[in-house]
Parts: sequence; C-alpha cells; structure tokens
Amino acid sequence: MKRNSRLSLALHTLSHMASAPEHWQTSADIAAHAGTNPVVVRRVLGKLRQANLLESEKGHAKGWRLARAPNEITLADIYVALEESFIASDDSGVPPPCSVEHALQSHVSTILNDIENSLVERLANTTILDVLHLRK
Amino acid sequence: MKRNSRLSLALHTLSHMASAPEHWQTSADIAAHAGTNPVVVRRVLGKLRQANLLESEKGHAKGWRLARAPNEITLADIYVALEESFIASDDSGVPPPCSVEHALQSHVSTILNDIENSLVERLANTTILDVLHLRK
DNA sequence: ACAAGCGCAACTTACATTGTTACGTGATGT
DNA sequence: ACATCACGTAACAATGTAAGTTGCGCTTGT
Repeated sequence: MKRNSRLSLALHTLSHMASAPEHWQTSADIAAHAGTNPVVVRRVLGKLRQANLLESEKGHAKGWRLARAPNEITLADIYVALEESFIASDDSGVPPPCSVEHALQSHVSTILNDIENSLVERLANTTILDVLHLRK
Repeated sequence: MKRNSRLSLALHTLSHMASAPEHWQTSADIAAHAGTNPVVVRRVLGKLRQANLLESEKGHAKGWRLARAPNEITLADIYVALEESFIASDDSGVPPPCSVEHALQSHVSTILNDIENSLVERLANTTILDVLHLRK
C-alpha cells in the first residue's frame, strides 16, 4: 500500500461489505483481506462510523457492518468522511506580503476550492453498489 | 506552505506570469513572492518546462517565462505536468490473495482512474488567463 | 573577466502515514 | 461468574516524502 491507502482501503472494504450487508466482519478479517493491520483498519473505518456510514459492535461474532443500504452510500460520503481534501489549499500560515499578491492568493484558493467541490459532485454520482456492480 | 504546495505554487506563479508574458522572472523573485526557496521553485517549474508550459534561460536579466499564450495553458496541463495523481491508485505491490479479491481490486482501480480522468477533463476547461481574470 | 541565473546533486529537517504493541472496555456465550 | 472476543485508544517506532539548504558547475550578457 502506498498512495491513497485510506481511500483505497475504504472503497475496497465497503464494496466488499455491499455484497453481504447484515453480515458482521471483524477488523482482523478485513485487515487480512487488505494486507494490513487490524488497528489501521479500525482507524480508517472509525472515521466512516463517525459519518454514519458504518456501525461497529463489540463482542462475539460482531465487528463492522454498513449502517445504510449500499445504494445510499456514495463515494462523496466516503471522501468527505475521510477528510482527504486532495485539492483544497491550506490558507493557514503566511500573512499577506502585499495586497495585490493577497488578492491573487485568495483567488487561487477560491479556484482550488471550486475544483474540490466539483470533484465531490462527481463522486456523489457513484454509490458503492455501483462500484460493486461495475455499472459506470 | 503545507498542503498541495506544488500545485498551489505553480498556479500562483503562472497566473502572475500571465499578467506580464514576455517578461522574465528569476527563481529568486518568484521564491520571494511565494515565501519559499529558489531551488524549490526551480524544481517545481522544471516539471512545467518539461511539459513545454514554461521556458527558462540563463544569464543576465533572464529567468522564467511562459512558453505559450496564457489562454493556451489549462489547469489540466499544469496538473498533468506535476504528475500529482491525487486519486489514481498505485497498483504496485501486493500480489492478489484470491481471484475474487483481485477482480474487486482492479475494479476499484478502474473506478479511481475514471474519477481522475473526469477531474482532468474538468481542469481542462479553465486556463490561467481565466484564473487571472476571475472568470469562472 | 565578472556577475547573474539556471541545473543538478547531496544532505538535513520536518512531517505525515503506517505498522506495531499494549491495555482498557463492553458484549457474548458457556 | 468467567473467559473470550472484538472494538477504542494511546503510545511508540519505522518508513517515506516533501521541503529547505548548501555547494558547485555551466551558460549568458555586460
């Protein structure tokens, strides 16, 4: 695993879960499938639970499960839940050197945010059920 | 500078250059504007030169300049030149554990690549002249 | 000849991510 | 009750990447 491991792991796992909702999977099993560590899995899926995409239960034969129908979870939900923000600029840091530069700076930030938003819109058009079923 | 420094730096610099093509800027000046280092600037702009978006010359009063008209440089050109690949998955690494998992894996990769492509298409609709002029 | 600038390589530093271990807590089954 | 399973979380090490920095060689213009 290298690039975009979190998004890739999440996508992979949720798609897999979509093929058998109602079924509980342990973080250990998921980790084995994904070739990683149970703690890492819990870290990533924990964010998805905060976004009400997944639910988790302790104890025997429990673990993780989808919290919604597979056709009601979009890639945008996942992307936002993971707080990836590939594009959007940071804005924290350097105070503006001169006013002209500052105008351009904030303008560039606006552009980047627009791009980020259009990316999310694009992601909202695909559900994990779509991913599972290969319907583009 | 933190997130997306390269893309942000490139966008900012090229937009600024678009307001005065034909004019040479040194990496030192650019670095001062961007609050970073001349070498870092040359590293980033070097990739844009490889993509024929910029040209550079040594010697007195030279430096960097746009290699094309500002309305002929799109954000997609910049994105591709920087080889950011925010979305696309890596694929290098783990051999497939089982065939079913492998099918899903490659399927997820396909989805991610599709998304990446649609992002680039979106970026191709905006030139750095547009960025400069605030026309969305 | 001299200075300005880029090109490039090597190194350090900072930071983010992942992997790993350990321990606490709640739920389940015997 | 009790042991077990599985999550929740913290702490730490290992890793990788980007940024910053320095130095030197080469080209160009004065």
